[in-house]
Amino acid sequence: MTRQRRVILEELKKMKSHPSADEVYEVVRQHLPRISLGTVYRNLEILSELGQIQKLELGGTLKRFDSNTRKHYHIRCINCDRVDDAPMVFMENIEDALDDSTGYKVIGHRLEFLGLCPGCMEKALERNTLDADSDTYAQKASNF
Amino acid sequence: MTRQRRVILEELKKMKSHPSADEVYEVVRQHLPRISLGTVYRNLEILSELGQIQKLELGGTLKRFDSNTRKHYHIRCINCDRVDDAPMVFMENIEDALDDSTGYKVIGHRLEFLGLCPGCMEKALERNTLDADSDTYAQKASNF
DNA sequence: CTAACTGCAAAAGCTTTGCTTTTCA
DNA sequence: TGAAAAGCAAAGCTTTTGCAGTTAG
Repeated sequence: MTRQRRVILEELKKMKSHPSADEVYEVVRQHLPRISLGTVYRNLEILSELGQIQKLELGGTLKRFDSNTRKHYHIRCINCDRVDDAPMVFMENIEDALDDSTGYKVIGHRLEFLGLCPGCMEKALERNTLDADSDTYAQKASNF
Repeated sequence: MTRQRRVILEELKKMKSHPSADEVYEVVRQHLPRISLGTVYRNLEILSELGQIQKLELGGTLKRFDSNTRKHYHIRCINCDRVDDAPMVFMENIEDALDDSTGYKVIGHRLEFLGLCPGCMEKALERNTLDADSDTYAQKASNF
């Protein structure tokens, strides 16, 4: 447990958002100005292997990290990419709903909700563009 | 509708797998040897905007494409990254289970099952390494 | 004819990796 | 002191983009 790893873990625990590696880097850098991005990536990977944090592979392009290690779902804004915890019970047994025909040994599942976050909703309403934008949103929403 | 776009759509419809852009490129190239990867990307994007195909953002690093435009779920092998359709009804109303406290305008959801595909199961059993591997799998499985 | 599209190549964005030096137990 | 890890920079992989030339309608 190096100083770097400790600070990364501490800072991640303080963050309620679900930061990308780069966002973690920016915060940690305020405490350890000489830390490198590679070190952040390596430690986030190691911490997730140790089960001390979760690596999230949501939609969108980049990986995110979560100091909450309990199984839970997320909701993501399709406009600004903000991610929050989804307030919903975790469905332990949803895999039972799968037909056996897959031939797979099922190990788990991932559920992500998509929507517009409060901030993006408000902005869209202010500009009176929600209707105009709705095609865009509908389009984005089709790719689940 | 250029020749390139038509062939991309035709070939994707023939593919039962859920190919990445590069895999589409390789197949289309057999018909149009001079097509470029950029054209494949551009057309896959356009076709998905037109609603003629689906762009899938599953876990893992790369985007995949699906000529099946109905809403449905997927199951992915955590060992080899193979993706199949998940034989399960689509839960139209699952968003109702979300607590209103999010403040989000919920537009949709995405559900992905993770597991070991038949081929990888078999290989693991042959090598009698399923137990040895299970830590690895459990680790991978924790990142949902 | 011209707006849309292609091929090509370069660039961009995120993540991983090789290597040398440093740190920690 | 030796194994693990850091810092730095380069490379890797997927995707996007700029541009000049081509094509479909």
